[in-house]
Amino acid sequence: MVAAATGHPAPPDSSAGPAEHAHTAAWIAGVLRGRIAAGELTPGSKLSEQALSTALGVSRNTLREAFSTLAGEAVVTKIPNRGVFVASPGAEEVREIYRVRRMIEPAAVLWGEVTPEALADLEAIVGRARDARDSGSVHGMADANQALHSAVVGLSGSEELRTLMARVLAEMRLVFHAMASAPDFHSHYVDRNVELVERLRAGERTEAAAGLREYLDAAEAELLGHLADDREDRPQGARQVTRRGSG
Amino acid sequence: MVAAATGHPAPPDSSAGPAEHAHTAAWIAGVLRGRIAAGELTPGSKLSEQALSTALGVSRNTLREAFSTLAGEAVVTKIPNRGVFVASPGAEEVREIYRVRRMIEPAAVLWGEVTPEALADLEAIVGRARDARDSGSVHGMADANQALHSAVVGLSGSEELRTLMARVLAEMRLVFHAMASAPDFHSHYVDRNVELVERLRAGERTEAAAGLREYLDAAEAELLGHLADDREDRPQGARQVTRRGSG
DNA sequence: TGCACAGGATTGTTCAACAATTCTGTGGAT
DNA sequence: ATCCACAGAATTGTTGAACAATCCTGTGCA
Repeated sequence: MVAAATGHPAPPDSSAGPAEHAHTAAWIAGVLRGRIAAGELTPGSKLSEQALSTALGVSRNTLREAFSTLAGEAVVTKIPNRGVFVASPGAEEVREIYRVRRMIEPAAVLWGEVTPEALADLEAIVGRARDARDSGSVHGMADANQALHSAVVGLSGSEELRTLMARVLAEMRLVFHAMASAPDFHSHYVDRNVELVERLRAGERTEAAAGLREYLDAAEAELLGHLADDREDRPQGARQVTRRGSG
Repeated sequence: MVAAATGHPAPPDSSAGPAEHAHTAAWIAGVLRGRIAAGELTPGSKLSEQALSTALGVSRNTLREAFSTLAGEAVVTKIPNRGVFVASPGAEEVREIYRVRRMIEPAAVLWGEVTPEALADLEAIVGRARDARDSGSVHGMADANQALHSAVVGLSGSEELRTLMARVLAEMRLVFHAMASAPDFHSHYVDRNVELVERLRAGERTEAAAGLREYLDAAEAELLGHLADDREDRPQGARQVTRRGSG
């Protein structure tokens, strides 16, 4: 299937807000970001300017502005004279993701401000993760896991680091979307996350950071393994979905 | 002076490269980035679409694409229906800068890969910093300082963190450009940097990270102090250079 | 001095056009 | 049958003009 989705969302001038002007490009960027995150636009698929602009009801110029924004977020890859494609992270990108996470997450654990409210948030999240595991909800575990690690980085108090972490987690989601089968990746790590939060509550920051780094090492290794398996299963063409016919 | 500079650089189709097409927007973004970094475009000044597009010899649409990119990098601030302005970081932005630096720099020191080559690089840089101080070159000290801290983050091995650090250092440059007087900010810290590298060579990572965090605390405090002084000197209008006439 | 208001300037967005490049499919040569 | 050249189609890159929406400016009036 070609990337340009069919159902176009509400046109820019639908509601009666005071300043509906001057938001189209950002709005388009948000729509595309959302569809990519939701997996509707699969990694590697091409985003045709003409198809998308007519489908979304905006001009090519405005769409291009949105593309510039998304390319800056690495949500989308721009190849000159070829077009833009949904980012399709592979093994190297996964390694980079974990290089980043192995720095900023333990740093936030070690040096962040662990307020009682933050601690309560973290505990609520690991609770949700446990519930999700007990009810067998892979989606719920994935969500809780992302929320937990996002909250961990939030301990740093830095908006910029949170943004970076959000980008990295979005890229993680793309990695999962690009994999053929979605193996039960998260259930192994629920207990590790519980342990992390317990150590934080106990004030054992050094141990919490060390454990977190071990966890990240293990998760990276497992993910790379899954990725290699997946690559074996479908020998070619999985990462460059350019053709238009049946998938 | 209005923001649209006069001398337009070489037009897109000047050299005889194979693919001179498909680079205008990125090229424009680079030009603007450079002029802002060089201080030619002062913080707070407005970047008029019409003036800039004619001065640079590109269309408004292409210029807007470049603006989207730069806004994503926080080099430029986009206010709907008002225009885009060179970012003008104040006290809050400085605090955020140091929140980021206090996380990623010590993290790289603690957990990065300190190869002999990286160590040699760091020592070469502190050497340059010392030379600059001895010869009284404020510019040289500033350059060496930025190079050092960029290299420290480079220990993490992560391209993304390097990019983030580059952005943060670019914002630091804007802070200095926004200040009326450029006090001798760096000379105090040359010895601290020397100490940092020595500890790294000795393998005392924990101490190196702790010292680095102290250094960042001190630098932040001093910078915020200078910023407050500066604000006292010129009570108003310094951060919103919108008018066009004489400055 | 303070405020409404008209006019001009600027941004936001679209459209149509053209140049440059890539993609596609056809035909010929080996 | 495979490979290569090549023309035509499709797509991207970029421009210019146009118009709507919003902001800014200066004027006149209370």
